[in-house]
Amino acid sequence: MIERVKPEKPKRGRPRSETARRAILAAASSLLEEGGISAVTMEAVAAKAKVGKPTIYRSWPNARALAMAALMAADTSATSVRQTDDPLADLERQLLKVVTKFATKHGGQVRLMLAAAEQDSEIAKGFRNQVILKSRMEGREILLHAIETGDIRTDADIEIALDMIYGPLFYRVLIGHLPLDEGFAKALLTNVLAGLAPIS
Amino acid sequence: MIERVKPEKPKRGRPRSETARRAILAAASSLLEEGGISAVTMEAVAAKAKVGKPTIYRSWPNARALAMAALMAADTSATSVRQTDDPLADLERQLLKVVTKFATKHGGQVRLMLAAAEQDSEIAKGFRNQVILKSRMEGREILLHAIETGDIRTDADIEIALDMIYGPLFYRVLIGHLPLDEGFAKALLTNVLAGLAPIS
Amino acid sequence: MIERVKPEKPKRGRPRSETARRAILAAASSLLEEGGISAVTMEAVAAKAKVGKPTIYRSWPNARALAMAALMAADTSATSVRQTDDPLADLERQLLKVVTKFATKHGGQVRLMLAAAEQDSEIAKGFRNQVILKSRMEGREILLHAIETGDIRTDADIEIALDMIYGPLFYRVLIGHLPLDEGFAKALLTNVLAGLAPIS
Amino acid sequence: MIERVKPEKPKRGRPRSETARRAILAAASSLLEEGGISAVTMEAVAAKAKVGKPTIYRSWPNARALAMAALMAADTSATSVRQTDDPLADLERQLLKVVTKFATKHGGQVRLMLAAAEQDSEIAKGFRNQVILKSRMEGREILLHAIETGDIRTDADIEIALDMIYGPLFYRVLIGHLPLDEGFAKALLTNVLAGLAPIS
DNA sequence: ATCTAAGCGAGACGGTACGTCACGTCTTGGG
DNA sequence: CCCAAGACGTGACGTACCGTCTCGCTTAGAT
Repeated sequence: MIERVKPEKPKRGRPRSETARRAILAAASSLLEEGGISAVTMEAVAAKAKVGKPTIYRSWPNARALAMAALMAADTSATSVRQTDDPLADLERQLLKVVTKFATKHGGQVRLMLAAAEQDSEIAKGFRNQVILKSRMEGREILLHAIETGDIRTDADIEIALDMIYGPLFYRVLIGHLPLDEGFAKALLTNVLAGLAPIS
Repeated sequence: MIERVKPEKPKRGRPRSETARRAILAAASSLLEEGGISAVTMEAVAAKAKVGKPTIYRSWPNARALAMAALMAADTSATSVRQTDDPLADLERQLLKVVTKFATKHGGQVRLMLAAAEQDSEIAKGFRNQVILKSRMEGREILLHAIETGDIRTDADIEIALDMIYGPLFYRVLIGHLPLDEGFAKALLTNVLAGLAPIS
Repeated sequence: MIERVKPEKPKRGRPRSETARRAILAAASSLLEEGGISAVTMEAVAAKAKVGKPTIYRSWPNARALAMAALMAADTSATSVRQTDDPLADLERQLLKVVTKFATKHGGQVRLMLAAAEQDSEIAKGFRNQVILKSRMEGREILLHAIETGDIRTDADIEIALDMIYGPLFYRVLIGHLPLDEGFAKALLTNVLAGLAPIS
Repeated sequence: MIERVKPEKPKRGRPRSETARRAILAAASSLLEEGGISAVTMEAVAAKAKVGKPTIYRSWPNARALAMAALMAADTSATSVRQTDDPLADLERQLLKVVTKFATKHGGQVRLMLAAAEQDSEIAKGFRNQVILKSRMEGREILLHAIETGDIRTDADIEIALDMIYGPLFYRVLIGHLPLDEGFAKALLTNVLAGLAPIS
């Protein structure tokens, strides 16, 4: 998890205010949208959320962590797709959803966020797992299903296939050398699947 | 370019000190290595390089730009490979060089740098072009050569192929979910080339 | 009084814990000794006394008041002296007792405390009456007795005499420009009494 | 002195701004007058003087020191009196000036300041020397002159006499048990000088 | 050979945000 | 109804850097 945890079980004293928590995340999200990660300062969040700074520090250790938490909280929009009997169609639908999500300004925020973290911090790991790798994990499920249904080769290297699908996608999000659009997603998928097709 | 330029031709007055310039980049590089991008503060660089802050500002507009310049200056190690009659072998050699380069701590610094930039700033573009896209551009040369030699299909979508090669690579550098090694590079290349082979 | 009073008579509910009261004063005293008045924070006292902050606030309105109360509680050592037939000797004995008391670190604490009060607050008045003026009041009793016994002039201005005795004493405690010792006390008394002697 | 000093002689770099210095002291003085010592916060001073906080910290180590400096700066009104051939009259004039000065709100500020200091800090010493002991030192000059002119005994203990004059004065300023006025000053002086008169 | 514009180091400037501390109040569950 | 615990909003603390601005001193091309 991103937020701090209190290890002891017997919860004594006044409990943390859920209202404050929500106000903080909302303020952080709003600032993130307006001015990017550098606008998510503790001072600004505290002022906007009408909350004391220590209240924020009680739950998040610093501004970057809070910004990530806000981004993740705003990211509840699941990318998950319903699995059908046609895994290849499932995969395409999922990929298009991911592309749609990152093609917007959300993509820019993700880029800003990625390197801001302390590198290998617990916070950063959580962020990567939830925001970056969630789609990859879903993809793995679909590919495994495709092996069962016989839509792709049984000896395919799933991990490399996944990197070949989601890697180029984030490559374009991060570097921006070429646009991230539906056409790209489809062409990418076609190329990857060509190498995974069962020997007819 | 990263460094500021003085447009006027008649260079009067004392010229800028090359010694100072080198000392600044060296100090910035050293700080970058020790404490990451957040350690590259103007104050620290000025102190370490025994240089006045305005001297730094005369050449770089802010700390991020300086950090990038330092990283790029340290990055003189060309990835370029000699082109032979066997473009596919050329490509593999180039890819292995890139992997070697980014598998070290250099990769971590690149990650840190990527999102620190102002996004679309001149500085960030230069960085992306030189550090991230240089390898991709070299790859394009090789693939175009391979089309001429008939090693890959003439109707192959080069751009997507390039993203499929270099995208997964940076994906692993940035996210770190799986290791970036020689085996991965070879398997990746094999898979990509499988889809590009001419119809025999 | 320093502590708050609860006006209503019908004492309902759980009575205040005398244990807590003592623990609080003890903790405050200890902190006062260790780090001066600025160390007597509500947080520290509550933590040290294993007491909730509201419990302290129930009895003292703020940290200064508590510090003063602690200092006064520790100050139970009466300065009072037995009155004999020789008032001048009584006065000297009393003065020496006062000097002894304030020459120790207690003097420093008193100095710290004096100006910390809100000026004219009830708390500060009580402190001044008990800690600073108690000795002066005792001195007045002795001087009045001395008038009766004929040891000093009947038309002497007692108040000014008292200020001339106890004023210099606190002057040295507070400013510390010269030491506060037995010799000083005796010389002071000699000089003052010289002006109060009956016309022989 | 109260303000920090830079020991090295060759003053390099931009010199400290005298304008800023004056603005800070003026703001501090103003706040001191309005709300007492607790109103002299670094934040408020910085805001009022339109100055950055670090600029204040460059010259004064904390808020108390600044408040003292402000009080001392406002205290340029010399108490010194012209010395004449009649030292006793000089002394009375000086004492009345001191009484006038401390009978006003200035007295209250001095009280507040006295104990606020860290005790034995360099700052506090300077404050005591300039604000509290300056009058005492002037008094010493006058008394020494009086010995020369034969107005007081040659074997008088000057230090104790001084404490008997200025001690009661500050006693009343600090404790406030009795008013500090002209009548008190005259009566006090009369009593003290009675014991210092040369044996006629 | 002098003038003079520009760069040099140093460091103070007005700011912004940091992360911490203590304040005095409020809100829990337990006795 | 008091107790301990502890979260709350507030606000000042002292620090770190920011990017700009003098300082007095080179330095070297133009006069």
